[in-house]
Amino acid sequence: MTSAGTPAHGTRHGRTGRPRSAEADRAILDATRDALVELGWSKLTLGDVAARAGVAKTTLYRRWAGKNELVVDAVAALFDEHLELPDRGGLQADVEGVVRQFAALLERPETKTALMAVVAESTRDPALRERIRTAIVDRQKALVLLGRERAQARGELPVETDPAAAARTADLIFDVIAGAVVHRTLVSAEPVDGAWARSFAALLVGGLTAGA
Amino acid sequence: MTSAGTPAHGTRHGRTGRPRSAEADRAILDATRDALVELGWSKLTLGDVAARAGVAKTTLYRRWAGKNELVVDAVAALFDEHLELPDRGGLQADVEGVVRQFAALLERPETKTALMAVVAESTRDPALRERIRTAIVDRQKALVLLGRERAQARGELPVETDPAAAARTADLIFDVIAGAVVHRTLVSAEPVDGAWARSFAALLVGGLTAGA
DNA sequence: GGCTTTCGCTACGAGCCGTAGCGTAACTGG
DNA sequence: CCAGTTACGCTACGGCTCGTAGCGAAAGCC
Repeated sequence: MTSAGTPAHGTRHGRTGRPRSAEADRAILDATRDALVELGWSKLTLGDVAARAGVAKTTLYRRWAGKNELVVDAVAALFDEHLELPDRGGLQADVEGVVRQFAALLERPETKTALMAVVAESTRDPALRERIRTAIVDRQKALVLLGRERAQARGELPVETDPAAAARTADLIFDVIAGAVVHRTLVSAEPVDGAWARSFAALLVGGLTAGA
Repeated sequence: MTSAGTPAHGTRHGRTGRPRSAEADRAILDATRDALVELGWSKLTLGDVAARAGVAKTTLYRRWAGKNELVVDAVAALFDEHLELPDRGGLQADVEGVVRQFAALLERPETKTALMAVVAESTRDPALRERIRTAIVDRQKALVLLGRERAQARGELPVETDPAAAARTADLIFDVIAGAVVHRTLVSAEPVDGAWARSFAALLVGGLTAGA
């Protein structure tokens, strides 16, 4: 819904006039991902994207405010397609699964070069940060919340009664999981293999169940 | 040593001729940090930095290959000045301390906008990644190694006999700590306050001591 | 058929990049 | 002290990207 074509604000079509080509949206986002793979974030230009998409540069500017917004949407589509949380039967296995899924996304050259770049930009652009949050971050966080519910249903995690405290804990877990995977992949530049995912999941689950 | 003025490779001065002005190095790096604060990463231009530093643009290009390298050095100097690990008497307190120190660095507008930007660039530039590693990452990792040694001396952590396994564990801890702080600060865009640092440290220490 | 909006196209000023070329300044070795 | 070497400030330049404007044509709604 949110990620796919939908341009900047709320898609203020008046209901009259020539409608925007949905195929152009698709072509532009595809071209953006291709350009990210070939050129990387810094050398990607909107003129090049337009040419790849077979679309006039002006068309691109009518839908997206700039490079940042375009790339967020292009990358968010990948998160939509590849993030899910099948029940693997236990908390540690669920953590391992989500870690490997997220890592697989980050190993892609498109996301590798783009994700941290737009996050860096978002530190000076609240609107962009909000766009990243709704298009990418909230989807990831939903997996954390789902995983916790399951773990609580299994009796692996205690149920926190105070909703504020529960929210803080969920945020903490989210930052630890996502942060560790991002740091491992982009800063340490080491692959997230099975052994690492297992060690990390064991560490996290151990920490979560130690206090209880 | 590494971070301060020293330009790109090994500073190939022949021993003759006019020496490079050390003051110019300082002025350029200061100007770079100022420009980062005022303009942010994306709007920072080398021409502007040169003007601020009172230096010709050509001088700047003689010492640094480009924006990426310059900013890495400018930011690395901050890490040199503000990262240390006083013995706080216990593992959890040590973790809390390093978390708050790193968070304080990341709250600065210079580092906030610059650090992830150069990391994003480094995904397509091995030389840049190496520069980041030696100038920033290795310094952080040294704190982790020191903290572990102390904890082992106190008997809070087991001594791993296999050196390869010990290295893997240290890397894991490092990615978890640094990653969580970065993610909290830049992606979630929430402050690392005392409560968060305490919760995180408790989670990590709990996980590290759970298996033993 | 008239109204509205999007489309592709071309063209443009503006800004930044990275380099070249020059004359001058600073330091070293003979 | 002088010749050699290197860094410096300054100016100028071609090349690229940006983001916008203006046009006629196309594609829908009433």
